[in-house]
Formats: sequence, C-alpha cells, structure tokens
Amino acid sequence: MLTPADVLRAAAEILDEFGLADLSMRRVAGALGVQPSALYTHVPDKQTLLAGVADLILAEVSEPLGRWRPAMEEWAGDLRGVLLAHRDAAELVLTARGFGLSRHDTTRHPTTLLAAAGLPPAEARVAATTVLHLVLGQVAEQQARQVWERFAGPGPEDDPGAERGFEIGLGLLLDGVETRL
Amino acid sequence: MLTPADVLRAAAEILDEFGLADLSMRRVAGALGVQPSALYTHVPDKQTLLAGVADLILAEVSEPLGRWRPAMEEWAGDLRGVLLAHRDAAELVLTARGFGLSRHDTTRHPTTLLAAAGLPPAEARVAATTVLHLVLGQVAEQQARQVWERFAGPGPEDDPGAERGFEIGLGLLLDGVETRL
DNA sequence: ACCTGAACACCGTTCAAGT
DNA sequence: ACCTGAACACCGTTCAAGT
Repeated sequence: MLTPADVLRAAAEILDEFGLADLSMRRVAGALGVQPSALYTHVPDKQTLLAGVADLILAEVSEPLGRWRPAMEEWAGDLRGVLLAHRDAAELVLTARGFGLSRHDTTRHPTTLLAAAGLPPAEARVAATTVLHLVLGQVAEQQARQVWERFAGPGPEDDPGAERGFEIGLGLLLDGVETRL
Repeated sequence: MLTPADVLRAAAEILDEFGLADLSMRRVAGALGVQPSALYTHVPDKQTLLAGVADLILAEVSEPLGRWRPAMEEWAGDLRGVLLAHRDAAELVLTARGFGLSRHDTTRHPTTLLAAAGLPPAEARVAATTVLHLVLGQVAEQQARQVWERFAGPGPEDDPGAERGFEIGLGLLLDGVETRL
C-alpha cells in the first residue's frame, strides 16, 4: 500500500537522477510499480507533488546562527549548495513558491537574524527575501546551463566563475545591509 | 509563405495572451494556419523558438544613461517593467539564458556604465549580473503567483508589496556598489 | 524549399469498475 | 479506501509524399 510520502520520495529520486523534464506522473507511477491513476489517491495533482518535493529540498538548508554577517553568508552558501545538489531545484522552488503551494517559510530564520542585528522588521524580511531571490536567480540560470551541457557541451563542470560571482554579488548586498545598521 | 519572424511573432502573441504553459508548437502552427510540422522549416526546435521570443522581449529594455545610480535604478526598473508586461517572461528568460540560446547580452550596457563609474571591469560585470538575477528571481516568483491567482485567487493585482520589496532590495545592492567606489 | 498528413512516443487527469 | 485499465484531450518531433 502506497503513502503520500512514498510518492514524494519517488518523485525526488527521479528529479535527482533524470531532471525536471523527465519527472512525469507516469514515470513516478512506473518507479512505484503502479498505474499513473493510482497516484491521485495520495496527491491532488502534479503541481502539489512538485511543491512537496521543493519543500523537501528546502528543509535541508540549515538555520543561520551567530554573528549576522557570517551567519548570512553561511545560510546563503548553504542554500546555494542544497539547490545545486538537486537537479533543477532552483526552477522547481521558484515555481512552487510562486504557485503558493510551498509550505516552507524559507526566509523565516534569516529574517529573525537580521531583525535581531538591528534592522527594522520590514527591511529584515525584504533583505532576506532579496538574498533568496539572488540565489534562486543565479542557481536557476546555472542549472539550466547544466541541463544544456549534459548533452551538448563538455560535461557538467563545477563552474568556479559562478561561485565567484555569487560571493561577490552577495558581498555587495550584505555591504548594503551593513550601511543600514 | 511563412518566415522565421512570423513564427516568432505568433509565439510572442500566444505567450502574452495565454502564457508559457499554452505556448505549444501545435498552437503556434494553428495561429498561423499551418500544420505543426511546417514550423520546422523555419525554426530548429521549440527551445530555440522560446529563446528567440526571450530576446525579443529583452530588446525592449532601454539602455541606461547618465549618472550611474539613477541610471542603474532606471535600467532595473525598466527591465522589471518589461518582464512584467509579458506573461511568464522571467521564467522564459531564465531558461533561455541558461540554455545558452539567448543571443541578447542583457548586462552589456549596465556593465559598461558601472565600469565607467570606477568599478573594476570584473566587478562591474558581476554587479550588473547580480542586479539581473535579483530582478529575474523576484519577477519569476511574482509571475508564477499571477498564474496561480488567474484561476484561484482574487484576480491579478498590481502587487505593490512586490514593487516595494524590489526597490528596497535594489537599494541595498546599489548601496553595496557605492561602498566600492 | 516549403508544406501536408500521418505517425511515433509521449503527456496529465478522469472515471467506471473491481477489491 | 485503494488500485486497475481504458479513455480523453493533448504534447514535440520526424518523415515520406506532394508542389
């Protein structure tokens, strides 16, 4: 007997191995050894299933702790690392968040951290969300490039240029935060 | 007789009216009154067609001129406005850029502008790309939310919270740039 | 060169039927 | 409640055939 958690796990595995384009309801069903229609007993539709996988991924990101600046740097780096560890994760999270189906409040802890550092609550929320958007935008582009390189280019590289760009861009943003403290 | 430009235009119209999910090769063909297979005389595949539409949209963004800070604010606002004016444009641009099929060098002018203001060339490029990623991440999320609200919520709003968040986030980043000048 | 028409190998989702 | 099997209304892309 299947459970919603089984469906989620199977979907997450297909995402990591074959990517978002190959993550179809029929493929998830196949991996579980059931008919496609059987999934709809445990999951309302594909959109909700994808949001569940996105939340599973976001739950891997650790909470930021300690002095605000190194903590924010670690959180952003961790978020980026988690997204890069799962194929097409940035695009998945971006659409899941937009569709409002994501239950995971990703910016909760960094917002608290920035507020505790002295930033007005509204600005803290915006600053945390800005860091999130920055990471999502950068990783989404990098991962779409990786999809392409998988069958056209010289294979998936570590892309040190992207990491360098991420660090510099984040540094600019956190410098901006620092001027407001 | 069809031309590649006709196919691009038809695809762009379907995007604006019905969104990325409904932008299929079969629908573009239908709008042009031809069989789906007829498109492949003018366009290699769907991916390339989408990248062409993305470049069409990005070409609408005006060049930044004048003092660096107001020019960057205007450029980022213009970019955001252009993306918001075309349904699902941020997601489209994000994947088209990632796939490396986009011919449009979006960050060219803002990079020159920041370099002229005194930022080292490498940092200028990164700073311009960071602004781009910020805008793409924020608009991608907002537009995915708009897709959802179209058949679930209270209709597409202007979302002043998103605009406010954009302005504050951009301000933080540009403050960071300022500390480096 | 340009387009048609048919085909191939897929999709997400629904639904009557069985257990 | 849970799952099967068939069906509906779609996909992108290819390819022989016509002009």
